[in-house]
Amino acid sequence: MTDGLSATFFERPVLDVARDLIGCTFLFDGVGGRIVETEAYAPGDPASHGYRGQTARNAVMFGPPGHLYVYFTYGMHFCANLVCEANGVGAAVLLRALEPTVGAERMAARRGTAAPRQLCSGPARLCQALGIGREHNGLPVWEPPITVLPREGSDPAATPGDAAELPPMPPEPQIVTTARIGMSAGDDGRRWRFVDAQSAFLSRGLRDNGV
DNA sequence: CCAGTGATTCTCT
DNA sequence: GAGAATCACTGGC
Repeated sequence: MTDGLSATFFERPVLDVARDLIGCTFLFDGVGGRIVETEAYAPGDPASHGYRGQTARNAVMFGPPGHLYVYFTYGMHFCANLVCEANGVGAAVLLRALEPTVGAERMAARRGTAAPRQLCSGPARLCQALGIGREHNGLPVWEPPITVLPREGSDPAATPGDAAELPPMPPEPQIVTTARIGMSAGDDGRRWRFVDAQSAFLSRGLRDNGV
């Protein structure tokens, strides 16, 4: 099996992990792509599900790093997060968008559209496209059906055939930070959304940026 | 712009 | 325990 990311990658400050995940590859049951958009939810962050302490719903967030935290919202959508920081700390990175590289046909079937930017661009779309649901809450990301590959060794299965051709993807993502999406109250100036500015697969375009 | 949809959590009895 | 408010979204007007 290919070397994927392990617990030590996730047992770090959640902002660092959210940034470093951009350009990595996330696969679920052999379907997925390159991570182009994430959001960090930190300890002490009023927008985080963990802000008011551990509950049955958010328990996985407080568990060991490197596990999948899946939650159900708005009566119809699932969203997937990767748990970060030490065991006992409530922190996670929301996966907001992938650039599809593997299994686009299966994604299209589940999503009901073949438009590439409608497959994985958005946290609930991503879960629907990859078939992620409540039953996957708490799974470790280094065991099947999940694979998270580091940025350098981008997915070998994505480009069958000649490796001599020039890769269509840029080698390094151009990472830009923005405010997070969908915060009902103000977000206190946090810029905890991380995107690859060169990607055409973001859930929404770039607005404010900079540091 | 706004409605759908239902689990979860908060705020009282 | 019951009732209400909220919700890290999406698709269709």
